Amino acid sequence: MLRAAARCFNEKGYSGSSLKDVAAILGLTDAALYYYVRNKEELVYLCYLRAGDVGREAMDRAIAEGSDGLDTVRRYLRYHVAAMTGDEGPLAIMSEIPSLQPAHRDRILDISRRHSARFEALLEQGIGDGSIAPCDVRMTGNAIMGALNWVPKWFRGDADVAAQVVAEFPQILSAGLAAGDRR
Amino acid sequence: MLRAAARCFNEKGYSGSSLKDVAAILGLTDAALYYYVRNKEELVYLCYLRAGDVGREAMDRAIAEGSDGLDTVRRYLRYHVAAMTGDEGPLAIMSEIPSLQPAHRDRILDISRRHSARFEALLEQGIGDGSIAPCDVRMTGNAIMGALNWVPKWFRGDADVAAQVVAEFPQILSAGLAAGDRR
DNA sequence: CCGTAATTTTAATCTGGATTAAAATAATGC
DNA sequence: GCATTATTTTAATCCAGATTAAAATTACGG
Repeated sequence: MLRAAARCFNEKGYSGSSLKDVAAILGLTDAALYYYVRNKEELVYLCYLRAGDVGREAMDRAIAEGSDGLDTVRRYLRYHVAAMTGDEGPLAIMSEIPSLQPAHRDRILDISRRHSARFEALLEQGIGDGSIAPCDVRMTGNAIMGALNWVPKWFRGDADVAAQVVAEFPQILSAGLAAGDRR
Repeated sequence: MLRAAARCFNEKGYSGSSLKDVAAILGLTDAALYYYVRNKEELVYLCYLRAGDVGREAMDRAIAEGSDGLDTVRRYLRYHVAAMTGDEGPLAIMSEIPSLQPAHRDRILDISRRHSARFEALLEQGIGDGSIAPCDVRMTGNAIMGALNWVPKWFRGDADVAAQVVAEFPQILSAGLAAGDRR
């Protein structure tokens, strides 16, 4: 259900997606969705929560398996992008956070900030261990997370493209980070 | 008006922005907006059109002034990011393209695709003239444009941050491109 | 000043999709 | 089979926010 909703929201936009559209994907009636969620707002919230979970899991796994900072960053990118273009996908783009109810909005913003902070910490770690060239971690984080968050905008479930994305994207995004590049 | 609307849409989300909100920024009543636009959909369309124009102007100027491919890419990034964080900003994030009426949607998609194609052409040019290391231009384009498109998500009009963004962002995004990097 | 056009407001209406309640159907344990 | 619970549908409502029409105000050329 959350995958269906995420697909709808990403493809048709939030306002363009009626609950009927989401239900149709599942072979249900719009009213049936109310058995699972209180309302549309909660559906969005759950989609965002799931997206947050997937991101966090990618981060956890990367940290558990990574060697130095750069390696961990690359793993994280690979795991996250693999999840969003693979079976877990699509993940909802969080473009409607502000229209969530305050409690939900605060929760999502908190998760989101925490995730960014963890990513920036990876960059710091890499700078510390010499695997990543010194940089403004805030800006660099914004740049990389932005590119990542944008993926669902242009990726549309094609398995061939998915393989390509997983193979190339982490490399592209981290290409500028490596210490020792001359520039 | 379009700047006010863009600000609303970016900050409150599309569905969270009523015409009353947009009008309030301008010190007007919601109904007054109908003197200038046919409806809310058209307002969004005009915001997107403006965002497209600003991007195109940045691209035009970069091409006119740039030397090799890499230099042109960097100039484009600088001009575009300067525009979106400066007086021209904010520019609307195009997250609701699918809910535009067909004619408008097609127009925006066309503009958007054309812009991406021009950016990819810059990458090709750079690869050709040796300033950019060979790469998958489609993926690289997606990555960089994604990071760029995401800027209005986290940037909130602070002039100090704006200066920093203009100074650092183009560098960060193009750091991985330069030919001759060892990796 | 006056007349005309431009702009804005007031005060309704209108409406698409969200939401709800009750009834119908399917699943499950005994 | 039967009772109970889980799920879905049918058939209404409901309502925030978009939209409209008419009236009021403002700007401006002569």
